[in-house]
Amino acid sequence: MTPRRRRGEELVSAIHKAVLAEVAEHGYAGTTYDGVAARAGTSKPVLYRRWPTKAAMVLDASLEASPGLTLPPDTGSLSGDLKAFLRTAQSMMERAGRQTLLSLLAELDRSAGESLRDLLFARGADIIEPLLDRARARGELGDSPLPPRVITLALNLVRHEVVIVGALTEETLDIIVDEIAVPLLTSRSLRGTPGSA
Amino acid sequence: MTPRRRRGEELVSAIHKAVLAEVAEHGYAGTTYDGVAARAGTSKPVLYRRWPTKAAMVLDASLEASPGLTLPPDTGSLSGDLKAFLRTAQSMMERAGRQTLLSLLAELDRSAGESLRDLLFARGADIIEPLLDRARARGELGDSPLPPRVITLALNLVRHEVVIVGALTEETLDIIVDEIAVPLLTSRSLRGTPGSA
DNA sequence: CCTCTAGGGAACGTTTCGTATCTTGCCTGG
DNA sequence: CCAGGCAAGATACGAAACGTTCCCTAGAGG
Repeated sequence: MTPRRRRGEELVSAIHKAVLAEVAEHGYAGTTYDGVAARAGTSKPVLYRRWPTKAAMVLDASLEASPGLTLPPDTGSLSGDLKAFLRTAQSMMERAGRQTLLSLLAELDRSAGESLRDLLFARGADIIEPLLDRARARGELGDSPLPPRVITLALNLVRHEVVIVGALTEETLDIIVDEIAVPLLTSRSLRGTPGSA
Repeated sequence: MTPRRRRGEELVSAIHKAVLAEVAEHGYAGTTYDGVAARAGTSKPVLYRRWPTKAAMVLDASLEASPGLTLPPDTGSLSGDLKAFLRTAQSMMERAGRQTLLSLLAELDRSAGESLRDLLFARGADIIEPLLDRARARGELGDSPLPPRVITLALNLVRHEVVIVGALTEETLDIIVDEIAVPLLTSRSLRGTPGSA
């Protein structure tokens, strides 16, 4: 037998793979340091040297596996663009797993939670902005600046449905876009953005 | 010494109280059957006879302690009414605790989760509807029926902020109401509810 | 070739879990 | 009022996971 001994990058990557496999097989709650160590062919001290908690370990593994959000191709309409984008956001969250996301949110403190924000929020506004620019170029939107919360509205609703409610059908996504997000974005720019005062 | 032995209602109530105290003191993750049994002056078998999991036990205790949502007094405007209502919803969720809510969402299966919906969703639409009726009576809204998702929009956003983001300032709540919910509710009724087609 | 770092094995005490067993207070029916 | 039974509460248990310690050694670098 050849007792090969992995190091650094190679080792970490193998551990991440083992973590994701354990989570997929036993769920987040059923994932243990012992189980990961066994599957990865390593030992607990190796894991504890790198991650102080299970949450941190699973988070790192999930982050590595996450494809990240990208700007979808132009579909010809704001509605279509938003739906395409939101679908990638949805699949990203569902890939990580609802139970896992909820557990990470519950267990990670504010400091470690910063990285989790990358997975869950992933600079969503930075992707939606270009979609709105496209829409403006088409004449779907006015030029008045939109409040940040209005921009991220649709993504926040998708996150709410996927993470808290636990389900997001195609139909619901259509409603979020066509009955809520798009009407608000366009009506705001057609009328004078009255504000609260 | 008088080894009084409590039964039924009285016992359950004492246990619930102990559960909430344990959660308040050690957090949801730090709450254990042993700890609850010790604090309640009972024993683990008594707990296991009633609740199969910690999540079910904490849920029951939280439900008993939750005041439930109520119709706020008329503030004279839809914006004011909505804010008053959403503040009670917020305080209800914050009373239960973010970590606790997230953990319960993560651990409860669909069947047991039904009760949790009472705590988190609590027939929100049933309370918002009367607020909208008031607004119609004032002439703030048209008569066209509003889609369900538009009605619960503000509550969903509040839930998202409190549970997922972990913070909801007065300022953010104002924005949700005045820049998102109210504009959408009113613009919808002023224009012909165009829909997606 | 030597050294030093870090991987990996093994075992430890502790905590919590979930259950089984037993005694006994207390409610109920006769 | 007494006899039965039901459930409270105490105790103890094995299993599992935790988090840590000790030690040995593969393998990278000088």
